[in-house]
Amino acid sequence: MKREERIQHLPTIRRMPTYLHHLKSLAAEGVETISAATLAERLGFEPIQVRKDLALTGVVGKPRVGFEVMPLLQAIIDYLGWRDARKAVLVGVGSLGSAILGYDGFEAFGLQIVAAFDASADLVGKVVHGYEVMSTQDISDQVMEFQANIGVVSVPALAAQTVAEQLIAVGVKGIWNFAPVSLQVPEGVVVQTVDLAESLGVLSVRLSRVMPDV
Amino acid sequence: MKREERIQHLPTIRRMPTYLHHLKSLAAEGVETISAATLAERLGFEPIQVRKDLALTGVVGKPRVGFEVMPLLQAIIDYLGWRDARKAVLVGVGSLGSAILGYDGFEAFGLQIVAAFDASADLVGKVVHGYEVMSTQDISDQVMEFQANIGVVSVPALAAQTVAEQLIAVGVKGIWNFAPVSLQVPEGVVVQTVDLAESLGVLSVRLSRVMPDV
DNA sequence: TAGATTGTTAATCGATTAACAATC
DNA sequence: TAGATTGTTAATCGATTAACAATC
Repeated sequence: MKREERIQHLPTIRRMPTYLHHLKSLAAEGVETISAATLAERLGFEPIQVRKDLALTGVVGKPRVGFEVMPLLQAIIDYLGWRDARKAVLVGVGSLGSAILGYDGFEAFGLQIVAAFDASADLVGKVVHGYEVMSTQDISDQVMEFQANIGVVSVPALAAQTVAEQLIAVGVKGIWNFAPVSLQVPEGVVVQTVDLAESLGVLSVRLSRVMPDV
Repeated sequence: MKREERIQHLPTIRRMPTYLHHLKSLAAEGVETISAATLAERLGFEPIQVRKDLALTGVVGKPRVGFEVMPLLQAIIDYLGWRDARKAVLVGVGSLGSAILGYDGFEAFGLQIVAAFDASADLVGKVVHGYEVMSTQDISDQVMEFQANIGVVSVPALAAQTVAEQLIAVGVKGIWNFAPVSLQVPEGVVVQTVDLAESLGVLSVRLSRVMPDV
């Protein structure tokens, strides 16, 4: 298997949405500038880390003043590639898929879900959170029509690899995977898995440090 | 704010559930031993990384043979603290909460959801995926009764902090947070947030390296 | 035995943190 | 101006990778 290309600044990328979130609150409050130190304190980071992270956006602050909230906010959106939401199709309208369709905040995170599919004849034709569920057989047409380049996979584990292959075959370049499997994809396709087991593992280990008795 | 204690070997902890998953497959196939090299190839890791990771479990392999699957599998379960599932209560039976309740594989990941709560009078009393939804007002009694020490928070962002405080007040030590907010908690309480924005940020940046044109 | 695979010790790499000169 | 906050350069730290002796 070809080694995955190592991605630079991954920890920083992970923190960016947090900065963005806080900056949006500040903007909503009408705050115009903020120092790295203040931002750090609010988010529980180190000031120097905030300065280093923000430096990657290319925005420069003013000594004694800090950073202008709006330009910084915009720069982070650009850094993350969230200015224009990418079109995505969702496959698997079970309870999880339905929950994803029901969350309408993804456009702010660069994701616009344009269509939803399911293999179950019972679901096809039903409307879920405003999306008319289509048959997985129609994926090809719809992906082409919408020029979608992301696939959200919320099918059961056993079906995920097949669904991923279907999506890739019609040109999807990124897969946001909620199925608890590691998908095998060709080079040039990116898989990002939301791994609940990983999250629970970290929670569990951290918890055993806090309460070693249990 | 008190600085979060730095957790050692976090990358390894994150990979452990992946090893575990694969070892379970192997065990199911009746495979008795596996070498670090083979495991690495299957998972897309480096062999030396696998050896280093597995060393942390305390299990030792045999030269020319590899590791015994079953003891290794058990050692990882122990390492993650997943041998005895911790009791958890879930708050917020919206579409996401309902999806979580519907997934019955969490016990294998150290989490046993024993009760579900919602603030909505419409939901209280209904049965969702086998759980009778209780009023959030009853959280205290139930947490005490079940001796739950984890709270799963799947309420809207605005309610999450309040719910977290309620849970902590009745003795919950770990919070698995699905709300898109950073929860403020006292020392001695662990929050693990499933941050979809973070995941989308990483997907987006990786994607823009693969398809820079869009 | 021969040699494949381990665990250990050392080297490299990247991220975090520290120190401080530059600057508004 | 004085001094708070920036960005840069260097030091530290931890994770990954490499090299290789130990061993079954």
